[in-house]
Amino acid sequence: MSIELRHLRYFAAVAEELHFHRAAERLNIAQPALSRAIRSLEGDLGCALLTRTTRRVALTDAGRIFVKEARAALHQVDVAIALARDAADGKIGHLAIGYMDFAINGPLPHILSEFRIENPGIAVELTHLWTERQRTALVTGEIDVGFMIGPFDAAGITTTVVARENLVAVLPEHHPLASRDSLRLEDLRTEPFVLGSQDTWGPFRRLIGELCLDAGFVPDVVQESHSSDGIFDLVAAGMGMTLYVETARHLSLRGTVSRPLTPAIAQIETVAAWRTDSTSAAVHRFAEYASRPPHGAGHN
Amino acid sequence: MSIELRHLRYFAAVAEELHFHRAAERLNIAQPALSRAIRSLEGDLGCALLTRTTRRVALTDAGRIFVKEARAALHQVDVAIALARDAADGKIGHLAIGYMDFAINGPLPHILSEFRIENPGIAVELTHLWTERQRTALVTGEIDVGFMIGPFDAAGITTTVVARENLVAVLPEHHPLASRDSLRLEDLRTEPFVLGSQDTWGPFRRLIGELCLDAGFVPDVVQESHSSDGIFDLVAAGMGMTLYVETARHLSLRGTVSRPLTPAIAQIETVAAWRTDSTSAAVHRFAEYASRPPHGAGHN
DNA sequence: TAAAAATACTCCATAGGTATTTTAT
DNA sequence: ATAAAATACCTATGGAGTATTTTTA
Repeated sequence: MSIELRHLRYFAAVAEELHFHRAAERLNIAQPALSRAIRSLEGDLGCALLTRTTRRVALTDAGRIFVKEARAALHQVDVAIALARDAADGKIGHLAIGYMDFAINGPLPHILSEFRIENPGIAVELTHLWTERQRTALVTGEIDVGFMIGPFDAAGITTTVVARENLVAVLPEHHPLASRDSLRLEDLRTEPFVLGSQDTWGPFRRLIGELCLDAGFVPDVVQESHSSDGIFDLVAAGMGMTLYVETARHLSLRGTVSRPLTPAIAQIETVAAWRTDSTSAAVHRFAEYASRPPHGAGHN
Repeated sequence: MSIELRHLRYFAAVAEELHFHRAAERLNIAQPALSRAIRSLEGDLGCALLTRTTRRVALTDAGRIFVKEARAALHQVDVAIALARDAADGKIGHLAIGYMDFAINGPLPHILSEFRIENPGIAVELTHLWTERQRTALVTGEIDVGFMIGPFDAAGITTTVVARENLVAVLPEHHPLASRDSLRLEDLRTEPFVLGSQDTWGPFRRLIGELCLDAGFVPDVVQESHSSDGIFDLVAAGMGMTLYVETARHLSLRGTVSRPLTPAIAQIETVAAWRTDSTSAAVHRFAEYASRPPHGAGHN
């Protein structure tokens, strides 16, 4: 009835051997079956592909063109099969990753560069999203993996901690407290604070609020910014001080200095998160990299 | 067992509908048959292409890649089918044409230009061959069509006359006989002749030999050349005169003049020839053009 | 006359149909 | 409760095998 790959495979063999018996042998079928299959192919095409006598089998013009194109089709099928298998193995694929500032300034670059070197077939798409936005984006499938402030316990989501960092105070470089090697949170009771905006820095803002409350005060937030850079710029401008993860110590931020908080009152967790039921082998593969213990930053 | 186009067609439908029942409807088969076909495809591939619950059908990464490649394969099969049919219709193909001087100076350019305009899909390959060489080349398949001196009666060969021309005498422009409007063959009895070489101009040489014998003399061949231009150059140089088909009258040949022979003692036939059993639709198509009656030259 | 393709027939594997069950929302 | 995929079972088409005939160089 309709043309199938079998017909193409058979015809390719006949076109190469120009001999039905030998071609049939190569295909591990009997010669009459092959004769019939080719006749049926010609019938479906509505044109002759071969001129045959009992002594000579030759390609017609149509046959010559058809083998060439049929071979291309067979090859394309092989490609499709191979790529599907590679995709299933996670050798090729696509990965949408969301990240927030602590991740991109911390463990993400290292995880990502290792992953990309060892998985060149997987296209990675990075999107900067604040923590809460990532949580919804993960569920909707907008992103496959999110790097966000932990903890994140939700049904159907698996997480792994990629960084656990102490807080530091970031001050204008000429601030009186900058002369001290370390600070207690209580020392900041009367200081003006520059913090991330409530809508985009929610989890971190809440955490700081709780810590300050534990220390017996409500922070006096005089300025807000959506971005880390914005916050640091405001600090450098002397508007106030901020709290940040210690990764900031490694950043060269003109006009600011960072000082550890003693005792280390809290460890900020950055986690990688993905849908537990993800069918994407790329995600599973990436998850391995995210779960490898030493991520460099934050452990010295 | 093995992957067939059916599987690709079915999967493409499911990937588009993301719904087995609707896809099955589109394919005019029942839903269970489709479910089984896709399962079998996944089994052959060794990987899942879809994640299905009774409420949701979604592509896996492998599935996403596989549809794309499978569609390409299906398209390539369509291309193969379409091209085979076009080739069978003679819309595309290849044509090896042999020609000798009388043809290229006569009817061939017109036939060829008409053919090529109306059959842009057929690649024409032209080879300059003398008549006898064309006859063997036709049989061996080296060329598909030959333009040669006729007649050519051989088993399995079909011919059509593309030009029937009178002979003219070609003389050095200052030759005494050049003053006459026409010549009788007998007038050339004592003239030195420049003719094509025996090995490559065999048929024409034999013809001229016979005509001269009828006129009561054996031509005194003082020079030979393999090419028409070579012959004309020798004539222009005053080495002797030659006989040629009247097409030469239309050529601007410096240093020579041509004069009709009266009475017209012979008509030289140029024929197009091809294998009668040729499977090439391009040949059949071309044969029509070669067989169209008025070819311009030689009929005024 | 001998090699090779085509035909005749037989069989069975499997694609596909119908009826039903399972499952997830 | 219901829509939809999976399963069970059955049927029959057609793909493939063996034996034989036809063809042509």
